[in-house]
Amino acid sequence: MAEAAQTISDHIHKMLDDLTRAERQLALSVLETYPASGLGPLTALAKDAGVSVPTVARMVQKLGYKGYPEFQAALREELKAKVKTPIAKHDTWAEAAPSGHILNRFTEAVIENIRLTLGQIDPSAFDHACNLMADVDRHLFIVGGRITHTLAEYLFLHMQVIRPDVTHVQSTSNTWPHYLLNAKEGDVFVVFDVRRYENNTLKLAELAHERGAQIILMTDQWRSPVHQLATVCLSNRIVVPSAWDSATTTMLLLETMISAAQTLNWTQTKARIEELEDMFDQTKLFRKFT
Amino acid sequence: MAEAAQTISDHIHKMLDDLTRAERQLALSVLETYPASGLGPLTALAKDAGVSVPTVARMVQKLGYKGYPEFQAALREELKAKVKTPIAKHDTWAEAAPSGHILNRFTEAVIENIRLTLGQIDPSAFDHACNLMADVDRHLFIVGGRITHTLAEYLFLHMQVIRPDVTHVQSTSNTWPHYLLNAKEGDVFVVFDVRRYENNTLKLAELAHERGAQIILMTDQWRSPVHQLATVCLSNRIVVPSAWDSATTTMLLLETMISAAQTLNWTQTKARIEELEDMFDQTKLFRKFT
DNA sequence: CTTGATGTGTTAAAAATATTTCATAATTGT
DNA sequence: ACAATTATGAAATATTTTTAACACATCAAG
Repeated sequence: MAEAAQTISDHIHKMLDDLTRAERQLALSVLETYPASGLGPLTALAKDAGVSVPTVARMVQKLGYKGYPEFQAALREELKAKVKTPIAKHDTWAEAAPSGHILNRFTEAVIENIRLTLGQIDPSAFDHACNLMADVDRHLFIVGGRITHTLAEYLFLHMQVIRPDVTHVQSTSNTWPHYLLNAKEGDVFVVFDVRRYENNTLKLAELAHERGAQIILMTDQWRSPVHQLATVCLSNRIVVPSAWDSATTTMLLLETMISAAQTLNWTQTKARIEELEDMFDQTKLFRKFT
Repeated sequence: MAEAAQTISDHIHKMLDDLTRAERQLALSVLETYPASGLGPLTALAKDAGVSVPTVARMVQKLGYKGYPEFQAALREELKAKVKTPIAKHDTWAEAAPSGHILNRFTEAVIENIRLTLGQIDPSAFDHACNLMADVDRHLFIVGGRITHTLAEYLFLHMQVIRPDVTHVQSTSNTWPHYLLNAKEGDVFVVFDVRRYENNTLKLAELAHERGAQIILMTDQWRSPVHQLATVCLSNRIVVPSAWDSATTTMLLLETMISAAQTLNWTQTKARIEELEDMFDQTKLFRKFT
C-alpha cells in the first residue's frame, strides 16, 4: 500500500523518476499545492495539471494505490495525523510504564481533550470573560453543582484573593435563593454545568439572567442548556477512559482565567496577597521553612 | 458563500447555536478532526458522526453552501491557503489567539508539567497506591489543606461511589482530631500537601502514621515533609506563569487514580453507580434529556 | 391526551465521479 | 525511416456519491 516510509509527498518524490512525462507533470502539480489538490475530484485534478483523466488513475496505481479514492483516503489519514501536535503523539508519557498502562492511556486522552478544547476557544470571548471576572464594580458569584462545586470552590479561593465581592454558591444547596437576593444588574455569574445537567443550576441561571446578570458558563462539549442565557460559553472536552468525565481540561482553563484576571487586577491583587501573607504569619498556619 | 468570518471552523462554531441536535453532533465531529473529516465522502462523514446522510446535506446548506461538494471545495481552499503560510507549526494551542496569549503560554507550561511529572512516576508505586485506595478492608481517609481541600473533595466524591468507608478530612478544620480516633492500623490516608506546606497537615500525618496507617502523599516537586512518613509519594510539577501554582497536573493524576481504582473494584463500583442513579432518578435532581 | 410543527432516518432517483476500453499519438530502437 | 512499443486522451461504462422525496419519531403547546 505504498507505505514505504514517510509521507505520501516523499513517496511521490521518490517515484518521480519512474513516471512518464504526463504523469510527472501531474505529480508535480499535486506536490505544488499539497495536499489540497489531491483531495478534490479526480477530474478537477486532471484539468488542473493539464493531463487527461486516465493519467491520474494510472499514476495513483503506479504509486501503489488500488484507485483514486484509496489515494485520497491515505492523504486524509496523513492530514489527520499531522494535525495532532507532535506532543500529542508522544505515546508513552510515563516512560517506565507500558503504553497500555492507565497512566499513559489516560494522559493521552486528556492531552487530546486539551488540544481540542483550546483549538475551539474564541480568544475574544475568553478575554471578555476574564475582564468580567476581574471587574470589581460587579459582584462575582461562582456557582457549582454536585461534582463541579469543587472546581467552583477552587476558582472562588483564588478570586477571593484577587478581588473583593466574591461569593460561592452551591446550586445543590437549598440556600442559594438567598444569595440571589443580593444579585443586581451587571453582576457576574460564573456557572459550572457539565453533563447530567442540573435542574437547580438552570433555574439559578434563569433567575440571575432575569435580574440582568452576565453569565459565564463552563460546560462540556454538548453544552448545558444554560448556554442560551450565557454571555460567554466555554465548552470543554471531558471524555476519558473512565466511568466518569474528566475535569482536568476545565481546571486548566480555570487556572488560565485566574492567571489572566490576576494580571488585569495586579495592583489590587498584589496588595491583597501581602495582607493575606501577614495574616498567615500571625496565625502560624504554615511552616516557616520549606 | 459563507465567508462571513475567517475560517470555516470558526463559522461552524458560531453557527452551533442555530443547529439541531443531530446537526450539532455532526458539526462537533467535523471539528474534531478538522479539516480531514470534511474532505472525505459525505457518507463516511455521516457514519463517523453517527448521523444520517441527509443530516450532513442539510447542515452544509444551513452553513450557507449550495451542497456538500461546495463545502468541500471551500475546505480545500482554506487548506491550500494555510499551507502557504510558513508558520503552520502547531506551537499555539488556541489557534485563534497569538502565541503570546495567556491561553497558549499557560497551556504550554501545563503540558510541560504533565510531561515532566509523568516521566518521573514509578508505575509500580502508582499501582500500589491505587491498590491501597481500592482496598475495601482499609478505611480510606482523604486529607486536604487550605487550597488542596478542593482536590481532596473531588477525589472523595468519586471514591465515595467506588467504595464504602471513605472520609474526607480537612486539615485546616479543628475537627480533624475527632476523625483520627477512628483510624486504625492498615487504614489508608491520601494526603494533599503542596508548598506553603501546612503544619496541621504534617501533624495529622504524624498521628496517622503513629497509628500504623499507610500514607499516600500528593505533593509538588519539592515534596512536603510528610514524604518521610509516606508509603507512596507522588510529586507533581506545579509551576505556571501565574502568582499561584497549578493544580492541573495533580488533577490529571488524581483522575487517573480514580479510573484505576474503579477498574480494580469494578463489580462493586458498578452496583453502587446503579444504586446512585436510581436515587438521582427519584430526586429528579438532573434533567432527563440533554 | 391530542394536535401541529419540527427534526430525523430510510429509501430511491439523480448527478457526479472513477474506471475501463479502445483508438490515436508519441517515442524508442533498429 | 519504419516497425514495435509505450504513452495518452476521448468516449463509454460502471461505480460511487449526492440530493430529493417521503414517512416515522419526537417535542411543545393547547
